[in-house]
Amino acid sequence: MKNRHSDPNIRVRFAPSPTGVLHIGSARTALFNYLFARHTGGTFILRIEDTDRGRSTIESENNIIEGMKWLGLDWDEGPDAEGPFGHYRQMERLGIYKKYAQKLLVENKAYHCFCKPEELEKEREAQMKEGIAPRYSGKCKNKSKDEAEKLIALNTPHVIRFVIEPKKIIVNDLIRGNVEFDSSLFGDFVMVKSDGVPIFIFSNVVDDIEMKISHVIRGEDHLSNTPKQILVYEALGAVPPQFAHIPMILGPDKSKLSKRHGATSIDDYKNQGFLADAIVNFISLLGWNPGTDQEIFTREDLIKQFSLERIQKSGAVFNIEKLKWLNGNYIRNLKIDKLTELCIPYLQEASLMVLAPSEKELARLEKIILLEQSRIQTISEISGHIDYFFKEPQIDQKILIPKKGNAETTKKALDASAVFIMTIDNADFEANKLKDIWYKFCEQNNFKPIEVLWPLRAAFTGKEASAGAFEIMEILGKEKCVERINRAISVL
RNA sequence: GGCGCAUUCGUCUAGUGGUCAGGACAUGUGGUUCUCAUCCAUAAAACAGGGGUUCGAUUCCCCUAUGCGCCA
Repeated sequence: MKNRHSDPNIRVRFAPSPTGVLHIGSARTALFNYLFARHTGGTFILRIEDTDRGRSTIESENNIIEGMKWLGLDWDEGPDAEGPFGHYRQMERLGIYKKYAQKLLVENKAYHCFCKPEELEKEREAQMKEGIAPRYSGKCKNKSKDEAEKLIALNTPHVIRFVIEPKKIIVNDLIRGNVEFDSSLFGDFVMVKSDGVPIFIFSNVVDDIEMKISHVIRGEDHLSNTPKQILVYEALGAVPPQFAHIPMILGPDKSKLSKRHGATSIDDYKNQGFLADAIVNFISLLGWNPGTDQEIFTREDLIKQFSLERIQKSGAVFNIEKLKWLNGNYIRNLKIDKLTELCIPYLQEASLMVLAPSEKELARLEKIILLEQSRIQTISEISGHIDYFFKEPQIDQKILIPKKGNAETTKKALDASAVFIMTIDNADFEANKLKDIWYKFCEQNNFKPIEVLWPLRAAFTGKEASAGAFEIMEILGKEKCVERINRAISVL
């Protein structure tokens, strides 16, 4: 991409915790960071925040990485593209956090806390009873350094707490404007756990400083953490980055989109036959719009038009119907060989196809899939639409009779058709010619087109809805058509 | 419970101190000499409520309600 690094001062990151698969919400956060970086010519960084050792897995990390690649969100620096800023997995950066924590300890901006969990719990309960907001009393802040060191030497379990300076903090958010917080309500929070691993609020800030992050674009759920982080920046003598808190993606019940709402992982959508471009297009429009009536965007359009200024403030319900519509749109615009290639795994899964198709089969398959290109919204739907080309359909009497028709006329039409079809030259077995031939046939025999064409189509497909009769005939071939017409007659 | 954020058709959203409040999805209807889909046309559908400010507020301010998020 041209101009990729034309603005070295703009550096953004997507910093997922590998505690689960890549889902819609985080994918959009990644996308917005990506679009912002590409739009401005800045740098897009992937950083794995794996400090939750209990829940982080390598599988999740791989899933996130694969998902981002699938969506085409390529990053400039990350775990597999080590840049000038060291490692991009937090567990590989423990030494850095330690250094920063030490600095804060020395400057009395942090202190060791030896309080036992049970004591803290008791304290909390008492505060709750009194109806005040529970927060740490700051008991250990007053311990002398000697005393603290002695306890540490004795291997007493301890955490490191950050000293909250009571004051008004204004978060200047690019999307929400100035948001004011009162830090006296916070209480000294734990920044390093007893196992020496830092918690999110701290490690996240340290990394953003170290990696020279200029803009933090993340979900609104982090807005409440931001004042604490600003205090950390200040304690460390660093200038906070610009913040942009993007609105949540919601489920139909308007709560934060989560597993209980059904499919939320990128994998799920991929498996259901959604296209990466359609998903990117769709999620870009969740909480952002270009201010025009445009609905369909190429990657380049998005990069060109994206701006933080046009990000929404309120949450957006994930509307699968619109995704489907968009996906159908993208499917219709696919080249037929590409679409066919995408369909094959689904046909194999449905046992309609076993081996990879030969060249001849592939040509036939492309013709078949062409019939359905405007009729499917997701790739996975393909099998259910074209199964009758691969196996004999189930034919119900009910389906053979047109909506306003009756059994008698239907039988007459099929009987006549069975005879007539034998007279058609093989060379004329081509959709357009068949159309002329059959319309003539209808006219000569006093059939309304629907009285003949509906039963034929039903006989071929066993379905109430499908592609047109003539296109199907062309692909099925005369012999198969005759066979299926006769079978239909026997059902009537 | 405390703090914070939000509120335009069912959903995604545009928009302005005076607009027929616009578009898209979904829905209804009609058309495209066979169904379905595509495509086209068309209809119905919204400024949470209450106070201000103002000649006038959907738009600016306040309150309430509701929803959501974070902390615990």
